Amino acid sequence: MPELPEVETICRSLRPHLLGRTIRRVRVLEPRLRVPVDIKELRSLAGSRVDAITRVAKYILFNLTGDRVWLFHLGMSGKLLCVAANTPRRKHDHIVVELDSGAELRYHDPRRFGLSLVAQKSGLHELPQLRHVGLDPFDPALTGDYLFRFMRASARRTRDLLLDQRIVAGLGNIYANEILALTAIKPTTRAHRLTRKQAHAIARAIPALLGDAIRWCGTSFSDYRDADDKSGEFQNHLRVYDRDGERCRVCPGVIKRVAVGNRSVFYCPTCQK
DNA sequence: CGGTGGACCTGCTGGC
DNA sequence: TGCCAGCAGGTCCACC
Repeated sequence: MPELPEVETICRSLRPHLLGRTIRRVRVLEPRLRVPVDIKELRSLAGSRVDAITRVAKYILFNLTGDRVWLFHLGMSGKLLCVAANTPRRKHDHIVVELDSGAELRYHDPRRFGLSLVAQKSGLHELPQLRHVGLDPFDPALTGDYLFRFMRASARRTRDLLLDQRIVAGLGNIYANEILALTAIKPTTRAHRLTRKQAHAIARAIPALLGDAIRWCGTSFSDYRDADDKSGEFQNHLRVYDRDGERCRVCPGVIKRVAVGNRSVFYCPTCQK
């Protein structure tokens, strides 16, 4: 579900509820996530205080007192919701965190593709999940030259290269398609066919587009919500994603959808070559 | 080695 | 109305 703008929005909405709060109790109702949850380890977080909430790629990190970090990845359908303790539990609420404020944080995830684990702060970047993460989209080191080095060495379709978290960490299918619409590149063009100039255009488009998406609090189709259960608005500003059959926003063309791999690409056949 | 396709899950939608 | 196929924002792994 969530790509970087949604994860960033969720982090921002969590902070007012969690910063400075102490965890009273952690209850694991369903440990079978993508990686089985270590129930004992989560329970042992009782008594810890949340000192900071940060984001690495699409991972959400709670920095706790002591040397520990509580890490979440939301997969396709995960949500972190802050609710009053008397809010009825729902199906697929897998982890419940009781806070000293009286409120609760709940991890909800119908498809259970998400991840929740505890790490030592010092060993964070040795985690298998974080060891190979590429540049953050807002890192100034993300330049056209940086991208071009990967592109010229790869015969993959450009959309797939943008989804590779080892190169740029944070894009998913929506924003990969949108970036290619913004730069007038067809998503199925093989990466090594692109020019250095196009690589520079993509490098500029990535932070620009994601910045916009964050300002609109992310993209909500059906189920993405922030910690206050609020929807994003960026779905109203998408150029191509989920708009097949509709008019291109810049030319008279009609947006096309094609299954590539197991996921759809969307593009304007007139604008994107 | 790089690239592709399937697996992991549940829920929703659209076509018949 | 009901059923079933297909699809969904992510990641990982087996296979060629």
